[in-house]
Amino acid sequence: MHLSNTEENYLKAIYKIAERKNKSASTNTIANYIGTAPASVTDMLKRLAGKQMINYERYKGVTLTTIGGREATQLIRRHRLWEVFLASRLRFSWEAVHDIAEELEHIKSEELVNRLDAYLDYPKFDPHGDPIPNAQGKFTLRNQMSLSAALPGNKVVLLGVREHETSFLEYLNELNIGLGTEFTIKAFNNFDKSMNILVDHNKETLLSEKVCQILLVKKI
Amino acid sequence: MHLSNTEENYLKAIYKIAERKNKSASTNTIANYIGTAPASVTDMLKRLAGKQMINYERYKGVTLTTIGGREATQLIRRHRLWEVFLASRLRFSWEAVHDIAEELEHIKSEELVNRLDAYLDYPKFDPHGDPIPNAQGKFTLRNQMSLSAALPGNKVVLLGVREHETSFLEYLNELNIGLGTEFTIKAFNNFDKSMNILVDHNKETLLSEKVCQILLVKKI
DNA sequence: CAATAAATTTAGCCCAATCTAAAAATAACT
DNA sequence: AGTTATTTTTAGATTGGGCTAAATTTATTG
Repeated sequence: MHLSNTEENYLKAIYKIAERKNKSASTNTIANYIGTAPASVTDMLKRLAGKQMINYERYKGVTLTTIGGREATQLIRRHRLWEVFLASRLRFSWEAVHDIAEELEHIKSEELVNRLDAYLDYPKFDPHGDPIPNAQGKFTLRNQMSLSAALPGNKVVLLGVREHETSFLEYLNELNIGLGTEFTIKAFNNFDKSMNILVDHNKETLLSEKVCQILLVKKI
Repeated sequence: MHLSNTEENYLKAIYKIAERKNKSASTNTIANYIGTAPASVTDMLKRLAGKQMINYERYKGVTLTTIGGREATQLIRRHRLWEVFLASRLRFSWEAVHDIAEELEHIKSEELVNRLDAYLDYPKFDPHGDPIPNAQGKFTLRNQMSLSAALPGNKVVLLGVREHETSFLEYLNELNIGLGTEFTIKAFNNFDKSMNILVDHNKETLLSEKVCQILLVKKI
């Protein structure tokens, strides 16, 4: 089944919304995610339903069909593999890879993505710590938790971030925090749920509640 | 100036036609090259003229403007760099790289192509022996001639091919002929301008006039 | 539960890129 | 040079993807 880039983007959006909210995606949510008018979404949903990619009923939300879900997973696979390529081979920083991968993910060649996967040594996670589905669409799970759930005294390592926005990633860069960075939680401030952490053993840093929720860590 | 993929393809077509025929490109030639109806070409030419990419006058042919030519050259640069990546890093064979590069060349990021160039060690020629323009659009020239111009007794090395069609490249594969292959011209057959050549020092091969014209070689 | 608010769809329009059929301009030939 | 053939352009239609404004359905709330 041939899908246009736009159609693919809708499938990915529906997948991501469903993943986040853990339910069916609504017209407005999709419109907001993609950045189009709700009316345009309705049009597209009809088209995607016609291609058996989604289950659509007027005024109810939409869910991906089996083949729609497979398409979305493959897109995510391609996106994240290209991100690894851009970061590990072309030395792009983690805040730069997203936009370029957004274009690269639409290159239509099964062979290409599989060879790229092999070339990169079958990476399991992308430069933001998100899992990369394998050729069969299977994601690698791992033990990780939001930094918010860690306790003072814990020593942790950063495994991933739930937010990919450039400005946020640049903020982490300034704090010398990246994937693999280890730090210790010095204090939890109950009134605003912020945390004091110690990176580099020299300077203490304050992380807001919002940032703590975004950071995914593992105790070490 | 933003150009759609389609607009870029037209510019590349005009560039290649002009290069081949060494003159301005006609509506029909472009239509034939791109695979569309002549009427569609006329529409597009108006649009490209509006964007100052081509010099267009009704019923006369078109030529690229300075900026149009620069766009075309950059496209060729991207195309050929991706071909090198696909062949040298992902181990695609030379007949497989063209179609994928045809998609990759439209990824819009100056930074990407320059980093790719550096990653590949600034290659000067692609897997078919075509020169890769550098970031300034400059092509590397080298001494080469059509095999047709070689004489019996000459020992030559294959530097490039003027034809990229899959079936032709697969034919060369069967004959064990690839870039860098060295062979000796045993005989020139005047009646049909075919040549007998010796590859591998064991089996003699007959190449038709057409094939001889396509192969670009250098005496060694 | 009726009224209002919010979400969604329909209707009608636009633009890019294509097409076919017909008209107009240029080229070729007797 | 005049007629025919070829090339190119115009006219009008189509499809994908988008928009706004209005209508409709679902949700919320006094």
